[in-house]
Amino acid sequence: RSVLKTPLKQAATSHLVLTERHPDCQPLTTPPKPKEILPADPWTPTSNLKMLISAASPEIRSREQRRELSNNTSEVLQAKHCLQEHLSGDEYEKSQPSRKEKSLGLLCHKFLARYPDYPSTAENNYICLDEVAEELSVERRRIYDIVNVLESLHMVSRLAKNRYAWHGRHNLSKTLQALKKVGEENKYTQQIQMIKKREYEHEFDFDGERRNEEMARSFGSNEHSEISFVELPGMEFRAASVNSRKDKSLRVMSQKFVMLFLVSTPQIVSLEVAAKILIGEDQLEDLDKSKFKTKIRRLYDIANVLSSLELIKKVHVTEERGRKPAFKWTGPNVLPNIQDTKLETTSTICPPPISESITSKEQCSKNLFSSRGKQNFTRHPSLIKLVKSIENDRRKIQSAPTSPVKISASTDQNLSAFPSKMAQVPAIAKHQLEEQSKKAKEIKMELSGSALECNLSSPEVVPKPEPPHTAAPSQQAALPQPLGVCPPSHSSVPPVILPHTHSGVSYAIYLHPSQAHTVTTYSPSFMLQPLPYANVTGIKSINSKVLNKITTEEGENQIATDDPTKSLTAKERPTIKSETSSKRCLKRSQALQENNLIKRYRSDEESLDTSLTFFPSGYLIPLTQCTHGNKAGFSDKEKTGICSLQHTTYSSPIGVIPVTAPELKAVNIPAFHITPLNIMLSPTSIAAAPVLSNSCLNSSNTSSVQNPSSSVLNFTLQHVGLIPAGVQVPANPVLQHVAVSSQPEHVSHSSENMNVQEEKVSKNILQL
DNA sequence: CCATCCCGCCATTGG
DNA sequence: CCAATGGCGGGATGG
Repeated sequence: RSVLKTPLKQAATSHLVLTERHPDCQPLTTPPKPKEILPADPWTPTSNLKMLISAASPEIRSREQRRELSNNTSEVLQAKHCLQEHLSGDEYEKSQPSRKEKSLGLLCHKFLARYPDYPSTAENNYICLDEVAEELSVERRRIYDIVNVLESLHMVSRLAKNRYAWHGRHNLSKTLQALKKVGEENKYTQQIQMIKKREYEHEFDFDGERRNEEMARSFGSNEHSEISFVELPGMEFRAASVNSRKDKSLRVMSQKFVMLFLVSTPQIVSLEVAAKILIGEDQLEDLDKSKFKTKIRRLYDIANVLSSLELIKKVHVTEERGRKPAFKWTGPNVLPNIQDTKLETTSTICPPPISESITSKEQCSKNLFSSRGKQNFTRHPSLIKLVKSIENDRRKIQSAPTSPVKISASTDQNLSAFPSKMAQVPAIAKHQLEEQSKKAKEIKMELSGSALECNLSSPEVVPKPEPPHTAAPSQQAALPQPLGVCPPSHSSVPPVILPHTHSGVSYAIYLHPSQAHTVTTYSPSFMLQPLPYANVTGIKSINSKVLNKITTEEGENQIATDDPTKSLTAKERPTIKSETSSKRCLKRSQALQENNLIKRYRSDEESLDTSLTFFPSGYLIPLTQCTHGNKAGFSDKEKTGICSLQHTTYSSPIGVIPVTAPELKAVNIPAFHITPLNIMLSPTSIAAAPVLSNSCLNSSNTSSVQNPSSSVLNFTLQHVGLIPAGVQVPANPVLQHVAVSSQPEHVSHSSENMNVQEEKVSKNILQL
C-alpha cells in the first residue's frame, strides 16, 4: 500500500510545485528578477499555498507575503534548486520530492496557510484531520505532529475524533504567559543554569561525573513535580474524551520547550540543554545516549513547527567548545500580564475588575500578606504544587519511579485571565518587523557590534570556563552592574511578569505523580542552589560575551549575545536600524506624555531605592512559600531578578535567604509593579476602560486582537510623516509602520502602565 | 562525518 | 474490536 501512496503523493506534490516553480525559478536563474530586496527569494514554501488560497483574507495574504520575504527562504532554496534541475532535464519524473519538500516545517506552513491567524468566531474554524492530510497529501501521522504542538499553544483544540477547532493566535499571548509562569515556578531558569554549569565543569574532566551527580542530587534533580500540560482557563478540555490524553509527550514537551525560551534571558535555548531538561528532570545525568537522541529528534519536530509559527528561529551558539544548534525566540515577548481590566470573558471566576489599578494592587498585597499571615497557600501556585507533589509522593512511594503512573493531580487556580490586548499587537507586529530586519541586517550588524562593546556581558548562555571560585566575587560585582545597566526594556519583561498569583493568567497544571519522590529533595535543593548559581552568574557576566556568540544561520550575526545585563542594547540590536529609528520617532510622538512616566519607571527600576522605598521588606514571602522553593523577595531582588536570571542571596529580616530569580520576580514584582501603576494608571485607564469593554462585548479575544491592530494603524497613519523613509516598504507601507510602532520591544520599554494607556488611547481613537 | 528529521512500525487509546 | 493517535528510533539526506 505504501507503494501506491507514495507515487500518488509525489505526483500531487510535484505537480503543485512545478506549476509554481516555473515562474519563480526563472527569475532566480535570471538575475533580473531578483531585486536587491530579496536576493534569494525563491519560491517560498508558501507560495503554492498562497496562490491556492489567494482567495483568503487579506490578512492571510499579507502574512504570507511577509513570510515569503523574510524567512524560510533558505530552506526552500535548496528545494528549488533541485526542482530547477529537473525542470531543465525534462518533465520526466521531475524531482523526487527531495527531502526538504517533505519537511515538517514546510508542511506546517501549508497547514497554517489554511487558517487565519486570528479567525473570527463566526467562521467555521474546524479542522478535519482526514481532509487536511489528504489535501496536503501527507500521511496522517505528520498532521498529528503539527496539531500536537499547535495544541500545546492552544492554537487548536481537539473537539472529537477527527476534529479540531482552530483558534489561531487568539490565545497565544495568554498561553505564553501561562507557560512562562509555569516555567518560572518550575525553576527552569535554574535548571538551565545548572546544566550549563555542569557542562563546563565537564571540561575539566576531573571527575566531573561524580561531582555532577552529587550536584544533581543535591539540587538539580530535586525536580519535583513534573509539569504535565498547561491549560488555559477558557478552554480546559473540550471533548471529555480528549481529556485523558492530555499529558502526552509531544504536547507537553512542546510546552516545556517554549517555557525554556520564555524563562531564559537571552531567549535562546540550545537543543542540547533543552533536551537535557526535558528529559528527565528526574534522573538526569545518566547520559542515556539513545534517550537523548530521541529527545533531540522530537525537539526538532517541535522546533520545526514553532519555526513555522515564527515563534523561534534557528541559530547557533558558539562557545569555546564549538557551535551548537540552538533556537532563538522570535515570538512576541511575553509581557507581564498586567491586570487588565477587561478580562476575558473566559470562564474563570475572575472578580470583576473594578478599577484595575486599585484592584490589582489590593489583590497583590492581599495575597502577599494574607499568605503570610494565614497560610493561605492555596493562593500561590507553587505552594499548591508542592502540596500536590507531596500527596503524590505518599501515594507513590512504593511505585517504581520509572513506571508512569497515570494518576495525575491537577491543580486549578481560578484566576482571572487577561488578555493583554497590547500583547497581541506586538505579536502581530513582530512578524512584520522581522521581514524588514533582513534588509537591515547589515546595518544591524554594525549596530550589534557597537552594542556589544557597550554591553559587556552576556551571561546567560554559556558558562564560563572559570571555576567557581571566581564566580563568587564576580557575581557580586556583577549584580550591581546589571541593575544599573539593565534597562527596563528587555528586562522589563520580567518585571512585568508580575504577580503570578493574581496575574490574569489562570492555568491548570497536571502533575505527574511519578515525580513525586522529588519532593524529598526539595528543601535541600533550595538551600544549596543559590551558591552554585551565583558563581555561574558572576563568571558569565564577565566573560560571557567573549565566550559565546550566537550566529544566525544566514550569518546574520550575532544578534544575540546574551546578556541579561544589557538588556537594552540587546533589544535594540535585534531590531533593525530603520525600525529602531522609526520606532523612536513614534515613541516620541506618541509617548511624549509617557516619557515622564517612562523615565520614572526606569529610574525606579534602575535605582533600587525607589522601589525599595515602596516596598521594603514588607514583601517578603512567607515561610510557606519559601518552603516551596524559595525564599523571600526583597526590594532589590526585583532588579536582580530582572537583570540577571541567576540567583543571589539576599538578606531578609529573617536572615540570609537564598533567592532564585523566579521567585523574586513573583514576589517583588508585584510590589514594584503596583506602585507605579497606581500612580500612572488611574486617570486615563480607568476612564477608558468602560468604553473598551463595551466595544469588546462579543469576544474579548477577538476584539482585543483586532482592535489593537487597527488602532495601531491609526497611530501609524498619524505618524507616517515622522517615520523615516529608510525602511523599505514592500507592499504596504502602512503595515510596516504599524509593525514598527507596535513592536513588542517598544511596548516592553514602556512601563506597563504606559502600555495600558496607550492601548486605551488607541482604542478610543478607533472607536471613533 | 554529522546535523537533521522523514518514515512508518507498532503500542495505546477511545469509541 | 478497530480506527485514531501518537511514541519512537532506524536510517536516509543534504551539507
